[in-house]
Amino acid sequence: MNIKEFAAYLDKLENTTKRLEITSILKDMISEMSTNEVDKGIYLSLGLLKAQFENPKFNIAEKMMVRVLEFAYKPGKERLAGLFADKGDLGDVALEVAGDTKGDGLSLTDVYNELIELAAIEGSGSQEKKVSKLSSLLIKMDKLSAKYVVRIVLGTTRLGFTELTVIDALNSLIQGDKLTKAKIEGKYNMHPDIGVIAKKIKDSGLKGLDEVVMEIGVPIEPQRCQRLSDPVEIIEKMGCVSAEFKFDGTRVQVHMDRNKPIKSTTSDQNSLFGDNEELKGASVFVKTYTRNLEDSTYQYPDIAEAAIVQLDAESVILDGEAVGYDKNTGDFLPFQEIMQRKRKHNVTEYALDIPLKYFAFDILMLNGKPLVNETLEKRREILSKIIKPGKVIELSRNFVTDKPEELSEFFEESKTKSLEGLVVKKPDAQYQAGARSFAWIKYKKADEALLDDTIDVVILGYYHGRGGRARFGMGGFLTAVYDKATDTFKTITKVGSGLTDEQFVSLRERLDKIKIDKKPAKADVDKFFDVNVWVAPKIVVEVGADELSKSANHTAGYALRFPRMIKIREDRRPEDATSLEEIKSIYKNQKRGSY
DNA sequence: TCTGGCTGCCC
DNA sequence: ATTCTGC
DNA sequence: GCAGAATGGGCAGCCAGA
Repeated sequence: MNIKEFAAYLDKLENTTKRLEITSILKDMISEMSTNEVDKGIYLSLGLLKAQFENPKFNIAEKMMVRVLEFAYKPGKERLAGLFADKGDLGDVALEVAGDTKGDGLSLTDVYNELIELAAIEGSGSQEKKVSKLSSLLIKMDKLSAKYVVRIVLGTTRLGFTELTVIDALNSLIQGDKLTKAKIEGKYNMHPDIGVIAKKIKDSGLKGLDEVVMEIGVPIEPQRCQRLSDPVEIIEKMGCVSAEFKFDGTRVQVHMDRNKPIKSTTSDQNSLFGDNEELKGASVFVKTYTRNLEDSTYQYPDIAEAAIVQLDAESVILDGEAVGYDKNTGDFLPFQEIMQRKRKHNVTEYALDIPLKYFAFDILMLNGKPLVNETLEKRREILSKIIKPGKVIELSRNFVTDKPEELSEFFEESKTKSLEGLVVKKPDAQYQAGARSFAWIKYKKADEALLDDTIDVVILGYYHGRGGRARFGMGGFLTAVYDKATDTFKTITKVGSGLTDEQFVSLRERLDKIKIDKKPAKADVDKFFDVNVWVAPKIVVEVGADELSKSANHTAGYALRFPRMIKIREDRRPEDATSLEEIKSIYKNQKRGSY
């Protein structure tokens, strides 16, 4: 398949929102691809080069892509900026400014190989090399192909489908039914590499999937939660439940195998364990993965070590949450500080300063045997038996009940510990990899009550939207609180969630009426938050959030975590917005959990 | 050698 | 992370 | 109700340029 034909399929996909139609187009596309290119084609259509857990990064986003388009087509920077503001998509901008080359000389595989090379460029001078390499690739193709290649590199194909719909298409390719679909989906969740799965199916149908199995070194799609805030409703939906504390940390899937050859990871593991000669020499395969299937081993030498020392097993896959704590007081640390562990250098020293606990809450494989089809109860029992006491890994405590009042009490206990709430599970359910179903429920406080006081903020300006929000001319807006002491508005958060399409349109109309040329005189804004359109500070908006955090970027010195608009406060003047003093006092009253 | 801009990825 | 929307 | 696509704060890493 050449790139032009490929782009034609993507264009068909873009022009419909109907799921059945998308599936059918995908099926045709897959059917027309050769076995050798089907994996590449599918990755590209999803804005990837490989499976998520081994996908190379381009390190090219908006700013770099604007440079690429300027270099390739020379439309002028102002025209580029104008088109981007208008269309909200650099692929669409490319379509507009590209010259028309015939472009049927490039195969899908040619382009794929070029992109692999592009992603591999790094080091001094790499930005210039990337700009020039991608430009020369783009000008070799027709403008529609260029449009989609731009989107692929940006990782935002905006075609209305992901891996799950591709699975549907593959199922339809083999004329399967619900059962076969469940089988493909199950395989995908145990081995989330859609390229491999497509290739096997194309090569030898459903039978080909027999070779696709759960294995150490391939992360499993983690099970996810739905959010609810009413204990009665939770019990009604689930009956008897097993509840656990929800820690404000990061999801970590641990893979450990004492017999798996380490291959190229040897040097990684040696540096991972620093001066620990005993572990350095140990030929034990250990890796950790994030919720989004990224390899995070380098962040967690302490978890890797504990997996070797504390787990009484030959091989194992665990699911759990890593939480940092203060080594002196035992208090859990804010998420911000835990994130400082997300580093490549000096992790070992950092781990001494900010130690962490790994609360294991599930076991997915033990000694080569998948356990995902056992009940949660059974899995927890097995898990409890293989964890030996130690500094890092602990079994996540649970509480079983079928009474809303008791669930509520346990929730209150989580609040006194200042945790995020509870994760509530069905004790008799299998591990539903990839599911966002109601099998696991995240029990958090109700939206408006998350902060003790509501926050009313003043709008200072807005940003042009991307993708589908381009048509509103606004994708989000910048807001501030009022500082009485200096009579200025100090920024506290951007808001881009909680508005309906209609609200976006009407709010933008209102904002355009009070548009001004430059930053309001009374506004104190870091250049980091430069808006596209400034407005007079007049409109007050009520914003919900989960908590306040310290901020180095927002001039208020604080920021909202997970902000969303609740409603416009027609009854408030800008000076009536929440004051900086109030923000400070709300922050002070927030508590931290302890270990 | 330091800093700021950009990027990717955690929540 | 939260939220909205088309199917 | 699912699947997808908008959007938030803020962390470290990388690279360019002062």
